[in-house]
Amino acid sequence: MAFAIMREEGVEKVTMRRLANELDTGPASIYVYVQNTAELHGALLDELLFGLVLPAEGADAQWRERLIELLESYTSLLFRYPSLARSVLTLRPSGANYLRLIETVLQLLQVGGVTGRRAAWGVDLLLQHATAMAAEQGTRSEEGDLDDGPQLQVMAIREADAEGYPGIDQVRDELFSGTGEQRMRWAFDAIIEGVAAVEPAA
Amino acid sequence: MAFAIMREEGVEKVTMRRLANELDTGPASIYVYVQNTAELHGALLDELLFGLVLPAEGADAQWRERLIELLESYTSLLFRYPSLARSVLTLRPSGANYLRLIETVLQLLQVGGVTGRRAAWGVDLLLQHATAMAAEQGTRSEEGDLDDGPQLQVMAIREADAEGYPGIDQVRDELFSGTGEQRMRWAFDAIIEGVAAVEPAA
DNA sequence: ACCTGAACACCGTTCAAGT
DNA sequence: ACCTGAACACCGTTCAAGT
Repeated sequence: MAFAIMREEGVEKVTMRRLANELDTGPASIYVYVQNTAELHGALLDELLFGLVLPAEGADAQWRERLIELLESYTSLLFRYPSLARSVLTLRPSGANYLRLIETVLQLLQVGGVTGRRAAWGVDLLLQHATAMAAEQGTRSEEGDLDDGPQLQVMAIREADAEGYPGIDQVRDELFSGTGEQRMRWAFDAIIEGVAAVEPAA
Repeated sequence: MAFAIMREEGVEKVTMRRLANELDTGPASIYVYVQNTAELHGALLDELLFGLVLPAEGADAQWRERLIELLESYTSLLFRYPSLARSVLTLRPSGANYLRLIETVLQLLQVGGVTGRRAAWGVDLLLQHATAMAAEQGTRSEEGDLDDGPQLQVMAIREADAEGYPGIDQVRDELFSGTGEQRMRWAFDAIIEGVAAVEPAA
């Protein structure tokens, strides 16, 4: 039921009240099954993750490519549900399918020689970045790109004068360069690089 | 007015209706000054950023330390207003003070020899991470840490069996190790490392 | 014991009408 | 021209009361 609404109208419509209505009862009844809205969203995420394609086995040398692909799949899955991404960001999901995702990321990191604390803290960082990107980017396309007028930030940056903002001036065009996909790929690549390279201080 | 509410009761209370009420008028009146809630939050962020302490000038060799400090200041400023952080994540702020923050981060990166596309895309990645962390971590302390019961995710990970989840098993304790501050520092360090090292594909 | 109607305390946004 | 009362269309959560 919840999934039908989610598919057809987006997660943002899966509210306690809406769900209750669909089930011909009052909102109080939903509270018999979940504690609060966060828990409801957690359940929806895990259902969605059931459809996440985990990377096929492959040569160990390609761990990094496979990891990036996995993170991209996860991100694009959340992209379709920006408001779910926004709740997931503050959720610490605990469902079986999310656990599987953590496990797979960890295994790929370990194959790549990233172990111990760097791997443990790295999973967190990578999954958090994926979620944040979906929460961020997703909303922008959800709302109309047209009626906002040309994005205010873009305008402000384009107009920042070279004397007051020399740093911006030097990379002005690069700030808006690349497709979303290129930037996403690079971001994952850079984070993985850093996670692999930087040993946390003891 | 808005800032008084923000200081005393949190940004989440600075709603169109609440603000209107405080000004002894109806909610419609606020729409004369801002287009929507997102714009209202954008204005609040910029006001807050006015108080952000930019790093003092220093030896070029310390650019990295100074960058991390700046990002930590920004994060802890947002930490105090988790729900603002959540809107900022989907906001692309455009206020003067936010522009100043972008400029400062860019300058520090450039001092460190990170230029062009890596610097441009790097600012985005670093500021987005700061915001996401505040949005994420902040909420957890906003709600009671006690009544949720012990965090569900922590429980699920502690109980993941070693056969089904060998990756998790190998770093089980590290997944929860470190203080928030240590993990934040490491995350910024790792991202900066990656941003500096990974050249985007042409 | 299990479920829920109805209420409480809110939201954002719009628009016709008033000054 | 500028502002706003009142309405529309919603929210999450609780609790007394019903089956």
